[in-house]
Amino acid sequence: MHPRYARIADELRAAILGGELPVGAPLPSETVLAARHKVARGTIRQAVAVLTAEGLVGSRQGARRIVLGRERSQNFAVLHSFAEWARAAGHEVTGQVIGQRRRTAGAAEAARLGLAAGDPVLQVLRLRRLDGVAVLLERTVYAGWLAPSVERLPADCDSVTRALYESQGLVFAYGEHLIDAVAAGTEDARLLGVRRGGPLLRQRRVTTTREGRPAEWSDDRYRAGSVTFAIRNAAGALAVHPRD
Amino acid sequence: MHPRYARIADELRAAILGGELPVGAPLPSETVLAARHKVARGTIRQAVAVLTAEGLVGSRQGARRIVLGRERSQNFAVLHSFAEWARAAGHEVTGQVIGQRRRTAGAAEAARLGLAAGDPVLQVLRLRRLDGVAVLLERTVYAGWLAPSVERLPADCDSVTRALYESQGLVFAYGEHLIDAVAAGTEDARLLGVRRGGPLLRQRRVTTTREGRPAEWSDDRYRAGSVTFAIRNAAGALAVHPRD
DNA sequence: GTCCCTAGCTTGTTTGGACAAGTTCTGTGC
DNA sequence: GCACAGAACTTGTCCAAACAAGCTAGGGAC
Repeated sequence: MHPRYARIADELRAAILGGELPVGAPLPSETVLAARHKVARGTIRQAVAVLTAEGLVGSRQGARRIVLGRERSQNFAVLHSFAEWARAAGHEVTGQVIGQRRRTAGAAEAARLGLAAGDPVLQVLRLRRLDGVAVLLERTVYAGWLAPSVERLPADCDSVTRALYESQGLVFAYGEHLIDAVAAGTEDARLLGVRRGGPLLRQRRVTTTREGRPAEWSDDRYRAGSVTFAIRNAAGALAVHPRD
Repeated sequence: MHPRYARIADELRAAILGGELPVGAPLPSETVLAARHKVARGTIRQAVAVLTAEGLVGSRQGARRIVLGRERSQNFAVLHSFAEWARAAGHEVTGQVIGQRRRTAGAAEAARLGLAAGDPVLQVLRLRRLDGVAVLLERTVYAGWLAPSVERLPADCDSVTRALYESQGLVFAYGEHLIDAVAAGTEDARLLGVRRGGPLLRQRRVTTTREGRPAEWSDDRYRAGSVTFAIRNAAGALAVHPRD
């Protein structure tokens, strides 16, 4: 059973997404919502904090909260799984391991994965297609303790994230991402079917388990025009502290 | 004066950034922190919520909170003000308006800015340099009601965000961003000094005021290799997702 | 020695109250 | 008609308490 505040958040979100609360409209005040749901004001505040973090509503002290948009930026679960995002968007997604080998970590990798240089890691090169078109080239390095689980996966596994969750109970909870643009190298160009030197969107990321243990370090290159990252920054606590 | 929880958050952040609480180390428990600062547990929870949103610490019910990383992602600042991010990073930043003209909004622009097609807007083309090197080309469309304020700005204004805040009290509080890679067009290549067809990092963004009123719509193109977006997604903080 | 199970600790959820800080609207005085 | 003071409302901060849910280490059974 979800906690009370989450259910209230779901209800409010549905009202916004369904157009009942149109963009620009004020939300009912906390007092009103508290009375309506028969909960304390603190619980309502937790519920609207969820919506604020999703960028759906904005707030200013003293004024009523306002609906900012109807498009909810997906929570980070989707970010880690290309496959799940694609499926949710109605695309057919396939994956193929091009190469895979064990080796020892270099100094930079070791630092990112919280290992010592020379520790064993598993390097995987994976090509992913969206509706049959090659779209994403992943160069992933898994920490040694994950290697056996990854090696057991079939070469055409669609969603690695999901597979590891189901087989190991592993949840990739926190991530750090670096996004920039690079020119396609020879291998990139050949596998993604683009011109060498052409634009690619690069996403480098570290994923860690819920305990804060780094699990994988990946360099993902997207074919230009195939994928866009959408970021909505509304962050409640982060955003609105005026500078002094 | 900052609120109590913000000061406690600052103190904890400093301890993490300063290495006093190394990566992987557990935070003191809420009870201990509450006693140490002589505040209620709820206040401590607000403080650590800030750090969680910044991706510095992780938490699981039942276990102590753990330090996840030492780098605070620039996310919010970067996305909103190129100038302020650059200055904070120790770079010298300059800007130059290349062209500026009033016109009427097309259908797509109007939709993004919450206007009707044909409403007046102000289009500005601006080139920005980092330590003297051309790095960013901004094509910005301002809603008509902002045009007078923007036109009053000097052509070499460094930080438009700050200038509009100081002259108008305008705060760009919420934003939505689309990030992808594109090939440099002729104009892009000439102004940024790169090869035509080469990789550029494109950031398209809508910025709205605190009231949820869209203020500007911009297509920013960064020279590859000059800038990287760093995003850290912790639960409930900043959400990112790829889409088409 | 090994395994399991529980006691105690830690974080998560919720209540209800109080005051501070900021906004909005109303009405009065000019 | 307009400007300004204030009342009423709304969100932000903080407190003290209770119980639920989940984790960890240590002790007892085998």
